[in-house]
Amino acid sequence: MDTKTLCLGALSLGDASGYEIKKMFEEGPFSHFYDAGFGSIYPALNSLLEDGYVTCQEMEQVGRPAKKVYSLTEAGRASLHKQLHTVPAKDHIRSDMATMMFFGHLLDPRQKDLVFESYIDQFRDKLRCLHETDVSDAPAERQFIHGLGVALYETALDYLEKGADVFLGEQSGEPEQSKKRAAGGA
Amino acid sequence: MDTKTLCLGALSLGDASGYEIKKMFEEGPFSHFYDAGFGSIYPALNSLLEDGYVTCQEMEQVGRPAKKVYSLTEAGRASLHKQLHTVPAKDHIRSDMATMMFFGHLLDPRQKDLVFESYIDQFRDKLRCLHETDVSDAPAERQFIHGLGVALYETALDYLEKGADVFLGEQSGEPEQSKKRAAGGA
DNA sequence: ATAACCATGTAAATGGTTACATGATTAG
DNA sequence: CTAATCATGTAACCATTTACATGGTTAT
Repeated sequence: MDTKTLCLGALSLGDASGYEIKKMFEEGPFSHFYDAGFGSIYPALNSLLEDGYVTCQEMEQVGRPAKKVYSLTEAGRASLHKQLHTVPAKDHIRSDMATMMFFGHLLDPRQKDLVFESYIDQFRDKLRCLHETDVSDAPAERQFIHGLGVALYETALDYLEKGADVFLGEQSGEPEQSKKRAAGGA
Repeated sequence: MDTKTLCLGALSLGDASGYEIKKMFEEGPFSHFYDAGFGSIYPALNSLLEDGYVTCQEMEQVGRPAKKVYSLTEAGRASLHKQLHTVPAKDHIRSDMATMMFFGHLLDPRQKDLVFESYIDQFRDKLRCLHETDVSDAPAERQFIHGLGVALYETALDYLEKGADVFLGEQSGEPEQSKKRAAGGA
């Protein structure tokens, strides 16, 4: 599934601008299973407009730039429906941090610590975003997928936090880093 | 991190052919945090050869096609080391199945069931691959990342299996599908 | 017979990221 | 004064996927 289809999906939740859709990918309801940046969202939206799958209304705002609010058309809704009924591809995952940690024995202590902290921070951030997303009014299916994201991130965070000493091997190098780790977060 | 760097990483575990590297991504030690197909691995290997980061030896085999076995050079090892000491990018995730399930209220019962089953199958497969990968001789860091994958997949599988009724909403439609679900797997 | 596995590769097409370009407002 | 947030967009570049091309062996 490409960014175009995902934009259609985002708009099925309500009218939105490209900027707002970006936030749905970054910290909203899609954040744990899809990502997209401006460079793919804006072109996708313009292409969708040409296809007749969305309409666009320019909204002037006081004290900030005008925004383009997109709405799904019937054709757009039909296209989304069609895409949702294809054979799903396998998940794609790419993690630099897991890769670096996999080769942890090749890392110097500073990098090892930095990567480990970044990974924890990432999961903490993602978990915070999911907790800030209100799903109480959403259909059961959407709540279910939200719950999966929460379960996954909680597992990852827990695993990393409890295994810090195993992974870092009780480095004596930089006591300041250890302090930061003990102090941070929840 | 691109496929070239990951190939360097794969070769740091021992000499291998493109075909063998593919299997490391698909069902081996990298399977839960990276993926790559033939179309990116073979060109990457040839590019690495031009760069002088790997050497190649053609090995004739009885009863099967000759294979090209690649080995890391010192320059390759240095390049890997350098890549491992950059600032890691955030994780990238793309899940068609989660997306479809997120829009589960728009799916007809057959598709809803199919996607759900596919998702469970995917996690079961991945978990099986991880269990079949022997890490007993690997460095602690590699074992740690392996354990994270296991923990994550177990959580996902458990969440899906226990929530089947919540997600599928006790459809009465196709009793055969329910039987399959109850019978399958571990 | 047929499918799956072994084994490598290329060319075209797709799709996404990065960098650039612009510019007002608000909070620190 | 600086950084962040709001807001949109394009062009060049990069990487990956897909489809094609080939061909022997082994298991069902």
